[in-house]
Amino acid sequence: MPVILHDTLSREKRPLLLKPGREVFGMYCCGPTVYGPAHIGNFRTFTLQDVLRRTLEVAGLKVKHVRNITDVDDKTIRGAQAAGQTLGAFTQGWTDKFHADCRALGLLVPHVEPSAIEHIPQQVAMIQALVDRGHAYVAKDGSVYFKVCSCADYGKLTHLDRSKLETQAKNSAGEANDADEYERESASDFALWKSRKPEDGANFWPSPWGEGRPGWHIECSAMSLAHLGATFDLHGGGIDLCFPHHENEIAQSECATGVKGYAAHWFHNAHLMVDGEKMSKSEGNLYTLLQLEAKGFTANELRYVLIGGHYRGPLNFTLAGMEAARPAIAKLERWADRLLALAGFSRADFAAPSSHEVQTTWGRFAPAWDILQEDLNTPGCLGQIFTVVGENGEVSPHQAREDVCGLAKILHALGIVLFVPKPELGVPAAIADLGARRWAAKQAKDFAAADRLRQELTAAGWTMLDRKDGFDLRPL
RNA sequence: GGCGCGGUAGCCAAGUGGUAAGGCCGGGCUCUGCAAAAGCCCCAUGCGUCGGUUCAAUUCCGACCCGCGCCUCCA
Repeated sequence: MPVILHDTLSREKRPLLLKPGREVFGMYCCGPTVYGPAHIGNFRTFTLQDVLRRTLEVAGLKVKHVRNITDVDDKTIRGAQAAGQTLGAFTQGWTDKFHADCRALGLLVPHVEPSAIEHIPQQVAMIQALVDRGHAYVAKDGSVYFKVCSCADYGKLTHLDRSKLETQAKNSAGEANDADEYERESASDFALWKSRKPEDGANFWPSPWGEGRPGWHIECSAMSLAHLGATFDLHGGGIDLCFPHHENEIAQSECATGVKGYAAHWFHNAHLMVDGEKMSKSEGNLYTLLQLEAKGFTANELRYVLIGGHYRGPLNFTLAGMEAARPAIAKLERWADRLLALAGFSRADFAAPSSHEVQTTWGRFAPAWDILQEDLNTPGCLGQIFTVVGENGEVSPHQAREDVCGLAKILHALGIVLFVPKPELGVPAAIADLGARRWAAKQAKDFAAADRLRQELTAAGWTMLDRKDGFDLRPL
């Protein structure tokens, strides 16, 4: 059974299959603009793309995952200037921070992570092709614009009414949509190349039309062409990129190469909300991974939360939701430990299930896998996992081995990690001493003393958890 | 106005033409000197509102009410 996914362009659920004659599934994802810290909304998108890639790989497809870094645009240039840094130094700093977050979240490293600046020749070449083919024109100031009316099926992704394109000279706020692009022939035309302006500082490159810098949309067209070819299998991004970014990408790419069918499948995910509100800096409800970690949450827990809603619907992020992740993951760990013991496996075996003869089986997690493959239903998949976890009854060693293998694979597809080592908490000597004395009192059945010592521990902000053969001390 | 998405228990969130997965919280029980942990059990006659189709609708259709997104550089 292939992975089925909703496609924005056809508005249908369609199977993700290798094209005849091809061996690799090409997947292009719009990456971050590196001008500041990525927030958890950005990571909802990247995490879902990661789950899609993992799911395809578990399903047996060989995937080539390309995710770009946008390191030249208005925001990066402004940010670099405000920071008194070169554009390169500025974007490298934010790129490094982005990568650190990606690692923490367990995002698989893309096979190619192209940067826009490193692909300026390819962008210039594509713009030249568009000019040559009559799909773009050079304005008086040396900027180059894409001629939307030259593209017969412009708007097919978002199902625009072409007759109304011209009326979009104003945006929803009633403001003119012309920005600095006053040389355009039509309000719906968009910039491919922006002529050099004083505020760009040192950030300009030569071109047949004079010095300047690329427009926003062209980078993804050029980089996808360079690394995946004129047509490829899937293109992903946040729902907001649908228009104009992806619409323009299709127009540019198909007009420049003359080949239709730019991306066979469009994968868009809805946005993350925070406490039912749109997440935004002005609302003050914008979270980063670093901020959540400062509150004591882990990246693995954030990942659990981010896949807790279906990708096509908005997900309401709450701190309460973050708090629910830890006990839920702990429940999975306890269950996995029990099954591991029944199966005669260790936790190390769980991390590398492919080494077992049962690697092709899913055990009782076959339904969870089926649900995941059906339009990447991550919350449904999690629900099914817990349904199995909640089942009672005898489990044979053979069944346990199959279950363990199935669970390991499904969690690998989701990217949820069990048994993350927790940093050892340093227990102050005085607290450790109190604990030892209480344990001794308890062993001596001096319960009055034991209770008194427990109270002292509580007063000091610690709690003591008794086991059969010892005790743990934890801060309250 | 155009193109979309959503409204399901205290919170989060799946799903289905035949009367609602799961997680968290909460409650009960078992087990423990105490406490906790753990295990077990319970927790929506109802799925925004009003109509319609149907033997049967939360699920299909229509209208309406809310919330959200995009409509030229926001994942």
